[in-house]
Amino acid sequence: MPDLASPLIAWYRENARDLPWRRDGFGAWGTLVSEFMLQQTPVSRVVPRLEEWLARWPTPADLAAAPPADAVRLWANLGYPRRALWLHRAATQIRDRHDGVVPRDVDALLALTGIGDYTARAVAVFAYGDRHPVVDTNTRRVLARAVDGRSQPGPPAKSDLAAMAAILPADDEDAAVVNAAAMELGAIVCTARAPRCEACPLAAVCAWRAAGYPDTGDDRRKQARYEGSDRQARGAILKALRDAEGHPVPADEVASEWPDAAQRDRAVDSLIADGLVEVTDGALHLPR
DNA sequence: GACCCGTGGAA
DNA sequence: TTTCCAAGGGT
Repeated sequence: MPDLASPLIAWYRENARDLPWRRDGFGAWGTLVSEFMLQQTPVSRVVPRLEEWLARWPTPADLAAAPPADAVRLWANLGYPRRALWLHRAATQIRDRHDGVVPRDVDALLALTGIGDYTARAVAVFAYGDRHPVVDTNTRRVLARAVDGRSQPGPPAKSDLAAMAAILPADDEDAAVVNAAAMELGAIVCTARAPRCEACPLAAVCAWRAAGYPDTGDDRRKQARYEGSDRQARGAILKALRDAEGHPVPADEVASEWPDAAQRDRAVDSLIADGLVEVTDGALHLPR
């Protein structure tokens, strides 16, 4: 296999975006919060919320001491509000199990609510400098093209970690840069649509380019339609609760947020099951 | 492994 | 207007 690490490192030194979590001394807690927010949400929308969040809760213990409702409210429109709840739970677990210090061990990180293969290794690598493969959607696309000669990656698989590990250099710091560089390249050059191959540091060694950019198909699962979905109903109801700023919302007012009664009931039930909504005296509110 | 979970910008 | 896509993870 050609050397991908060297061109990635050189390219990253010159082209990496200046992002908050890349500042010196950003800290493991900041890294953890940023990674939660970046799960399926674009960088541009995360940056302002992240600054706000860390100003209010500078440590895991600070967040753990706040009611979950505050976390859900400050999450605002970042999407997938369960992540706000999970981040609050993770902060509580960090306080209770790890003396308030974000763990460094991957297995300890994986044991926290809302942290999976990607986030656990991202924290261990970017916050602590350890050597692990970090694989996100950008990295999977870069590897699918440069190594496998495919136009799009397949569905996420356990083998993704081994594929990334195979291109990591031995040195810890270099490995961390290669992890970050693969993600960055996928984000700004080797993009899903209209990749900028003329600006790619891997062009000379890219298997997909060498093969003449074949369309190898796309076997990823398509995202379900959002308009009219249960997700949209949940979103509308939860937005109303966030906007109520702590005041419980009576059931009849919730009804006006989503007219379809059956779908509304289903949405409320699922929000309660997720712990995002509680009911007191017939009125809905965020978890206290 | 399949399916579920928000939101908004870009093409 | 519709579709695609975004530093994933839990069940």
